Amino acid sequence: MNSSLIHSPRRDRTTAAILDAAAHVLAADGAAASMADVANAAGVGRATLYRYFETRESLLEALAADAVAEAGARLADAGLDGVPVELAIERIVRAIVAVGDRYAIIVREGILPDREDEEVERLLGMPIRAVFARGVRTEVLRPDVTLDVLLELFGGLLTSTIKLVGQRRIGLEDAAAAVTDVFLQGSRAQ
Amino acid sequence: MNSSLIHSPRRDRTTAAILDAAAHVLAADGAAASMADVANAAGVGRATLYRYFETRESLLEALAADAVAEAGARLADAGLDGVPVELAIERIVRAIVAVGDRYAIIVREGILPDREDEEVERLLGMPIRAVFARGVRTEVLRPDVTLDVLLELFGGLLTSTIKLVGQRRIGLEDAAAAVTDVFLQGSRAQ
DNA sequence: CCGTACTGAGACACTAGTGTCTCGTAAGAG
DNA sequence: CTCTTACGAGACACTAGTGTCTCAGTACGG
Repeated sequence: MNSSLIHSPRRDRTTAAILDAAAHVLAADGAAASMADVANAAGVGRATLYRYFETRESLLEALAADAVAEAGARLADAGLDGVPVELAIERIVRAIVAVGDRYAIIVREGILPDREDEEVERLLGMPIRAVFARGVRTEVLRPDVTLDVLLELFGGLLTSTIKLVGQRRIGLEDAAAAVTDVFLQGSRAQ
Repeated sequence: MNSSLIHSPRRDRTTAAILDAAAHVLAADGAAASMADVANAAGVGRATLYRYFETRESLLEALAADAVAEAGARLADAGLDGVPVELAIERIVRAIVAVGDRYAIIVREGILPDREDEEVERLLGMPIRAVFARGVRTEVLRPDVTLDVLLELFGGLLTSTIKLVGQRRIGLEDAAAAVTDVFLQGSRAQ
């Protein structure tokens, strides 16, 4: 029987465990992590890992697709268009940081399988860009820094925040609040 | 004659070229870049590369040491202690971003040769931390976010700025000004 | 309680990168 | 101009990771 088309609960569970472990290991050890490392972390044999993902590349692809889908879903649920820009930005931070490890791997220099780039742009880039563009248009965000540059700086803040949360040096809520505040108000006192 | 102890001008030039090329390649391709890639980028043969650096590890070590030394020297020359915190932060940004590629590699997950960590802390961590601590003490920087967290967020901004400058999407001066401004004042308009 | 299907362990071939060595050649110093 | 020195190219052994395969053991559904 072709089990690759049938999603038994057991198979789904193992798949999820592998993806979780892979995200964790790759976020920690970087691209240096091997398939054996991932298998160990997931508590399965190396052969089983290959039964779930034909190649290392397809594992990374699935990981990226998973991360993009989850982050995208959170953003879509966030109702960004209906709220003030400040609140929208806070929700974006919360959504991305919540995905954490998974997202960090995507950023760590495009492991993205080429066409997956479109998905990133469609599900993540566009909604975020829209909020920022609205911010500039409604004079909530400063107009003297290019939108592109502002987004890149925002991304840098998010990456370091994910790192902090991943190392448990700060909680998710505190982190989201802090980074939103710093990004909007800056680090200057009062 | 033991040429490893004699620093002929030619050897120094080649060493510098290799380190430059290595920094560039590693910053672009990440840790995936091979010794052959570095040799190609430097315009030397692979054998020659090994004549200058016994192992891949020693190349990375030299690269990190070089980056830390240069960034450290720039910070030391910046006279951080004598100027207001805002100006000191701007000078830190300028110093780190100027080192660029080299610095980015250090950050990309400690390739640091263990004891080199001390040097990073002594030459980079301490002076920067001192400025931030002074900022909090003199009520220039917000006290409601941990110094550690603030430093990490600052580092995230620096990393994305280096990326922007490396891709020529913004000039060094504009970048330094923008990131300083955003970090201190935030992204909110006026 | 039985049988099917999945599993972990390990052997295996293959690939890519590392580090070593040699040799003919080119370049720079005196 | 000559002689030394470093160079590039390539062969080489070695290592580590990838992906395939087999096989005995085990969990789980019927």
